[in-house]
Amino acid sequence: MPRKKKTGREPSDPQEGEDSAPNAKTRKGERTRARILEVAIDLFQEKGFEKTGMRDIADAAELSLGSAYYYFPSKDHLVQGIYSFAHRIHVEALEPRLATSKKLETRLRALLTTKIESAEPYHGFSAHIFRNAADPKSPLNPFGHASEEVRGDAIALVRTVVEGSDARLPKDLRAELPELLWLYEMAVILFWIHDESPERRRTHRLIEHTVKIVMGLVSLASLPPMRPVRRRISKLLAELREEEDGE
Amino acid sequence: MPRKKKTGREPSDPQEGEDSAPNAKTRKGERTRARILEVAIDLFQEKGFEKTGMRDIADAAELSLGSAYYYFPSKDHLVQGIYSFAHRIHVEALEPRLATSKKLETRLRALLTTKIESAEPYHGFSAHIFRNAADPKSPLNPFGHASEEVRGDAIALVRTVVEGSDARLPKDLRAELPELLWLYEMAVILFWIHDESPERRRTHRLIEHTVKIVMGLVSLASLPPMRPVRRRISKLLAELREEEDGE
DNA sequence: GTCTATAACCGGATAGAC
DNA sequence: GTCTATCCGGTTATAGAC
Repeated sequence: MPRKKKTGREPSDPQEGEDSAPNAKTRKGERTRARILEVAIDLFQEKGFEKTGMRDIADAAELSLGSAYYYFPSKDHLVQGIYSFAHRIHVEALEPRLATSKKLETRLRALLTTKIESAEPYHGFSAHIFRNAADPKSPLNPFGHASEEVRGDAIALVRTVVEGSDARLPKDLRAELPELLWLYEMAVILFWIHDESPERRRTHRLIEHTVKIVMGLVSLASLPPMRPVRRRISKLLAELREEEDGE
Repeated sequence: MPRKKKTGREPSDPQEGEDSAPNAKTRKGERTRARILEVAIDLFQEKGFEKTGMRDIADAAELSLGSAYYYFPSKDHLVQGIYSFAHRIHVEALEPRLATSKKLETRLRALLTTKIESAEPYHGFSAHIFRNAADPKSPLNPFGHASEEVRGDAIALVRTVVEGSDARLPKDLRAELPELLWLYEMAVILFWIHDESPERRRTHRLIEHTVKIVMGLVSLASLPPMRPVRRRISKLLAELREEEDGE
């Protein structure tokens, strides 16, 4: 039973409730669910996502196939479980770094670097988390309803980054920025997924470049004469939200 | 044999060669390949992507399952066939509109509106074309090697839009712009996929807003003092390309 | 070599008994 | 909440016809 990169952390850690699984009530159910998640992560790392069947996962968790499906109605839902687990790790990695600086640029860089560093153990199969980004019907789609909670958490984290900074920003921009920066974060993650360079150097360099560019745009947009532009962007975001509600 | 929205066009239209299929030589092979593509589009429209099995497609094309797989090694490859077919339609829809204006903004808007309008018949299952955007290993990934040709064609089309315009742009920006605007186009398409509003009004409004914003950014970036920013963006794109080659 | 066909495989998902 | 048995559809192997 070889285990490669271990996360050094159990998916079962009692955190504030967040899973809307069929159980989420019984003590034992929680344990079982966590165990499945745990062995799934290990197996995906060992053999890859495709090569790991639901049967393998069920076997490793010492459960029948049917039982595994009781906890996770699809392989994709299992992936979503890993996704929200990864988010918790991210928060824990980021918080101490946020405590050290009030500079927006530093905080934004910390958000991104901790994200890709904490997600490193899952890089091999993380594509499958994102594979569904484009599919409106997928329960995993980060833009859709089913992952509202996860997305909400991610945006809330970006909000912490913005609000805790000493950047002087116009109110309207400050309100919209978290959502905009979240989109930027998604783009960086998309790049990271494709990045096979040693130590993800290219993604790190991408972050260096784009953080500067983004900060430049933010300063620019903060200028009083740019108010009409900001209004346009606000309308745009309202549009995007309206879109989501329509579905 | 009900056929819903018809495209009014045969995928078999003799166009310049572009398919790297196992055949691409014999007259009959081409016809068969085109027929499969045709019935696949019809079936996807009628019953949806998931509900249409490879067996259904083979039956409708009056072919055995194995034969269908001879022409398209996977269902995803079939989708890619539709994708490049859709691109040809787009080019045909765009060209006359480009002839009417030399203004970059107008041309860019035309690029986007003709794209979503010509792709409208495929909206229902277009998510599956994009589903793979995030997966580096997928043959369909628009950022990856396998779709180099298709992506190259799409970027070339954007280049036509830029080069044929009378916009006064610094040389460096002019060179990079097609790739940047292609990324922008991808983002618009991603939004369109999620858009279920009548007549895709929200996507149209999104285009209105963002074309203005993008044009503003282009004007801004064209200013002489912005040269360092442009250099940064050039480095960024070089980074992105390097990334692709590394894989 | 180009093309077609049949049969089997394999893994995600489901049904329903206990 | 757990199991067994089964389905279903993408994919593959392979044999042979034009």
